[in-house]
Amino acid sequence: MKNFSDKQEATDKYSLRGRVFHKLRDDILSGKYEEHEELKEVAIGEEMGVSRTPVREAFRQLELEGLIQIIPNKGAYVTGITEKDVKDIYMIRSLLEGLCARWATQHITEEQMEEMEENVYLAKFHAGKGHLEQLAELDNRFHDILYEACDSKMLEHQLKDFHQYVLRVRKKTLSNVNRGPKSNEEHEKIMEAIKAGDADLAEQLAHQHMINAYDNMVKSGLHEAYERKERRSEK
Amino acid sequence: MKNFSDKQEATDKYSLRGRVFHKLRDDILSGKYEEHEELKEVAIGEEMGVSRTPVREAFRQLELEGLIQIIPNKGAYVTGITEKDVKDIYMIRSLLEGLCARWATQHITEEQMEEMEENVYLAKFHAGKGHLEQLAELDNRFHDILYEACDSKMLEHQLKDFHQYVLRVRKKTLSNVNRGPKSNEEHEKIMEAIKAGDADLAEQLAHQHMINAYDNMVKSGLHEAYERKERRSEK
DNA sequence: TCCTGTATTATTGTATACAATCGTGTGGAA
DNA sequence: TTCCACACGATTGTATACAATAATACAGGA
Repeated sequence: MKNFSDKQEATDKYSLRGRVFHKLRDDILSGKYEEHEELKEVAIGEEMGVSRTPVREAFRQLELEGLIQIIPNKGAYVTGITEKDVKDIYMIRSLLEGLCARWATQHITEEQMEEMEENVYLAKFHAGKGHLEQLAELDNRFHDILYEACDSKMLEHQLKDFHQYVLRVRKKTLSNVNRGPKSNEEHEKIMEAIKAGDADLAEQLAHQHMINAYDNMVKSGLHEAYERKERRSEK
Repeated sequence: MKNFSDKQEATDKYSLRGRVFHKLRDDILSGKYEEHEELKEVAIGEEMGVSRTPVREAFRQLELEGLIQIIPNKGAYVTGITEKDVKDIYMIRSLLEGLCARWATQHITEEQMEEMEENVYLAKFHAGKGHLEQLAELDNRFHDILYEACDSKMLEHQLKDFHQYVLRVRKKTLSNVNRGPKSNEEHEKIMEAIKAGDADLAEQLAHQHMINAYDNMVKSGLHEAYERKERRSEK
């Protein structure tokens, strides 16, 4: 649970520790490091031109974010996500996204509603043009809007965490197969339900949206590809 | 989401940082510090006989655990839990505990089943004797067993976080009103459903169990008492 | 050959020194 | 009186030095 405080503070971009934290997270999420790869404090520090102190603090944060695992007096290792982890997360998310959509229906503001409509509209445009990268970006943003609109910092935080956690898997999924346009169609339906004030429907649609996303991912087989063979780490 | 790694590593008890982390967490959860109270690195360090370094690292962890909020270049402050936060958590938990019970039905081991039965049996005994403290302890343990039995480190982690997060509220609730025995009766029903292999029923019962716990807490008015008046912190 | 103990090295854990930042209070000018 | 500038102190941010721990390699003996 680690982590209900405002991300803005937790991930301050303007301190060395913040920079290290962000860079390492991006690197891990983008797959720069192998799973179970060891991260050495001095190496990271030298690479970024900082001392061990901010690196160590960033490590502590990354550990609680679940991206690395620290074994005392030994080292920090990039955590692996198993196939089952991904499945579990999507199951959990499907419930929570449903709840989120329900609450969003009750609490969404004018501005948020507008941004959501704009998002869907823009995504439709890019879908037509086949701009997969922008589509993925807008997809992420749609969910962020939804999280913010639910007006619960607890739920928002949980969902953002999960969302980010599966990003490395999801990014590939969206840009590789034809899920993008399909996903946006579902966004549109969710949006309409929220606009109509139908909380039950919004919940149901958001719930199903997650299940569809997972099913698509499994079908495409990409998360299997992601799940690399376990590298024996006992060297 | 900070924090999918194994709690065991994350909260290592045998390093100074680990000790600081545990002590601060216990102190915050037990209410030693006021909400929004500032925690100063040197003060905490002197109190525990350590330097600022392990204190700072513990702070980073506590921040991601949501127990404190760090404002860059300013300070670390104990986070407050609002009435709405507690409500939101219970809503979220009600969904996830349901899912957990479902999965536990499918994955629980012999030993876990036995411990669960023992737990319920023992709790029944203490309920008869009016041992509220032991009852609260067993109540916590029941849920931990359930979390472990679901065989999903993702879900287990989430639920343990939430569980801990509301502990300061829940502890009082259980020991002050007559929820203890009632709670255990519900545990027994959940246990029976799991034993019978009825995942749907287990999910439904666990879901309702959380809602009841929340309703009871609201009725007893204790979480309002917990919600102290906001102390103006702009000094 | 194989085991074992030890020395060496690499790495993490902690303490301390220094730098940067924020808040406060004081003093002077309008 | 009120406002602003500046200096001082307190606190956090970072770098570095030192301590403790773990991994490795090597030497010696069974």
